[in-house]
Amino acid sequence: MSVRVRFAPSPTGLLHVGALRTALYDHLFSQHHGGQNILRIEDTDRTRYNPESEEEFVSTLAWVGIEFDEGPHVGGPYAPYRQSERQAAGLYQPWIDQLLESGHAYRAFDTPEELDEMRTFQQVNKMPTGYFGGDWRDALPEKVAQAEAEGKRSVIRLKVPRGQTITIEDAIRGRLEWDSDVVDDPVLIKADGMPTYHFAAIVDDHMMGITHVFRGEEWIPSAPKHAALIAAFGWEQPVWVHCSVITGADGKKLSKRHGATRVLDYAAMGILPEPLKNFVALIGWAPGGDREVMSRADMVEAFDIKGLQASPGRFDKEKLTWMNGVAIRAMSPPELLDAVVSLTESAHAQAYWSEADEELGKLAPEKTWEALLALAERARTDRDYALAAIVLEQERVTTLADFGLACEFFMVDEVEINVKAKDKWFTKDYVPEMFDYFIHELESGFNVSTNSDCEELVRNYAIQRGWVDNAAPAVHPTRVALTGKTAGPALFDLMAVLGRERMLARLQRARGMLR
RNA sequence: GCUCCGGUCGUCUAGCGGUUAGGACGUCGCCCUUUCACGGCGAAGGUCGCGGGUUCGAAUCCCGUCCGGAGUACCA
Repeated sequence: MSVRVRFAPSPTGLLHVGALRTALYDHLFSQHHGGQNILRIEDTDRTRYNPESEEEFVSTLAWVGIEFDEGPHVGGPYAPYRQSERQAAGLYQPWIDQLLESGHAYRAFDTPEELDEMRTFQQVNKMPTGYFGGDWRDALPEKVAQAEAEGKRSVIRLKVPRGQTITIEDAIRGRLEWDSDVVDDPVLIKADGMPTYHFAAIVDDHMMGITHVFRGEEWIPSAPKHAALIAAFGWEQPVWVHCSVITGADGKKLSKRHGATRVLDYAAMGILPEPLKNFVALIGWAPGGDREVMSRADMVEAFDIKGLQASPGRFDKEKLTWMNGVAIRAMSPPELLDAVVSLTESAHAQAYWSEADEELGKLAPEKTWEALLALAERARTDRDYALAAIVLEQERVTTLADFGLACEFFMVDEVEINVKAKDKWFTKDYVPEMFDYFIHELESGFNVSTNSDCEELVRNYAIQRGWVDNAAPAVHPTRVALTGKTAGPALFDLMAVLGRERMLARLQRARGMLR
C-alpha cells in the first residue's frame, strides 16, 4: 500500500515555521516513499476563519518547493478538500448516523453554562476535568426524545468506553497508553451541525486513505479520543508521528518575541528556500552521520522517521543565517542578482521593510529597503556594474537583504564617510598629498581597468614613500575615501569596479574635506 | 488540580551496555590578508537533569525524584 500523508492546517492564521516543518516532514516522507502528499483545509470553525490564510499556505509552501498531489487548489480523487465543503456535501452524515445507531455516540443537551459549572466543580474538587457522561450519556430514550421535542440545542458526543486501556503506537515515542476513564467524551458534531476537528479529521483520514499522520506533539493528549473514535468505527489506526515543538530561546513555544515566526517574513529578509528548509528540517530531525548542509534531494533520500527527535528543539536564528550564507556563496552572481531583484518586487518584502520593529531587529528598515531598490535599479540600467558589486560582496553577506547596504557605496554618488574612519585615517599628514598624487595619476590616464592596474597605482605611491612591503598606510585612507568605511571588499578589486570617473570624484571630494 | 510528553557542551544533535562522549552553529585564538568577510587550523565549553539500583562495566536498562513543556473548549 502506498504512503499517503496529509498536511491539514486550520485556515485561521499565517504559515509559521512550526507548521512549515510539519509540512516539510509530510513532503519529505511522501517523496521518499514515492507516495502522495495531500493538503486538506480544516475549516470547521467558522468563527475563526481567515480567508487569506489558505492562499498564504499554498503560495508560501510553493515558494519553499512543497507542492501537493491533492488539495483544494489542485483537486484530486477525494475532493472536496475543504472540510466545510465536505460537510455541505453531506460526507460526514452517514458516519455520524452509524455511530448513533451503533450506540457509540449520543446526543447531549447541556448548555454552555451547565458545562462551565461542571468544570468549575471538577476543578474545585481536584477531579479530572471533562465530560465523562453528564446527564446524557446514558439518558433514557424518552428523555432524549423529550429534549428534542422541546427544540433544545444538542451536540453529539462519542461514548468513550470505560474501564479500558487505550493504546496508540507513536513512531517516535513508542507505545502510549491511557486509562480510558480519564478520557472524556469529545464532541463530534457541534450544535451548529459542523463536525469538530476530532471527528472530521479522523473520518477524512480514513476516507482519504491516509497512512501516516504527522502532527505536533500538542495533539498527543487528544490522541486517545481519536483512537477511541477509530475503534468505534472498527478502522485501523494510521501510523502516528507526533513531532516535537519548536521553541524560542527561552524554551517556550515560538512566538513573535523570539523573532519572526511567519515564514513569509524570512523570505522578505532574503532567506532562501533551500537553506530555510534545510535548517527547519534539522530542528528535530537528524539525518544520520554528520550530515548537515543538504540539498532537497539529499533530504528526500535521507528522510526517515527514525531520525526524528522526541524532545523539543529551539529555533537558532544564528545557525539559519549561517546556512543561508553558505547557500549564497554557492550561488552564481547572476542568480543572486536576479534573486535580489525579485525580492524588491515582492509586495510582502516591501511591506516587511516598511516598518521598524525592534522585536524583529529591524531598526532602520527603510535604509535597507532603499539600498536594495538602488541595487535593483542598477541591475536594470547597468547590469554588469551591479553584478560586479554582487561578486565582491557575495562572501560578506548572509541574507539577500544584506546586499543592499553592502553594495550601497557602489551605487551612491556621494558616499557617507564614517566619522571614526575619517578620524583615524584622514588625519595622517601624508594623506592630502597622496590623494593629490592619485588624482593626478588618474587624470593623466593611468590605466585602472583591472585590479592589478589599480594595485600598481597604489603600490607605486607606497614604494615612492618607502613602504615597500606594506601598502597599508596607503590602502586604508584610500578605502575610506572610496567607500566611506573601513570594512569591505579588497581595495584593488573595488577600485577596478568603480572605475576612473567614480574614483576621481570620490578622491576629489575626500581631498576637499581635508581643507 | 488532573492527564500526558520531554531532559547529552549556550544551541541543534551523534550515541542504542565497554568511545579520550563525536559533529555543526555560536564564542575565543592562530594562519591567510590592505580592512571586513570567506577559507584553513586549533582551543575553551558536557559530573550525559538529579538520586538510587541492575551489571565486571551505564549517557545507554529499571525505579524514584526534580525541572521544563503541552493538553485540559460546541479551537484546531
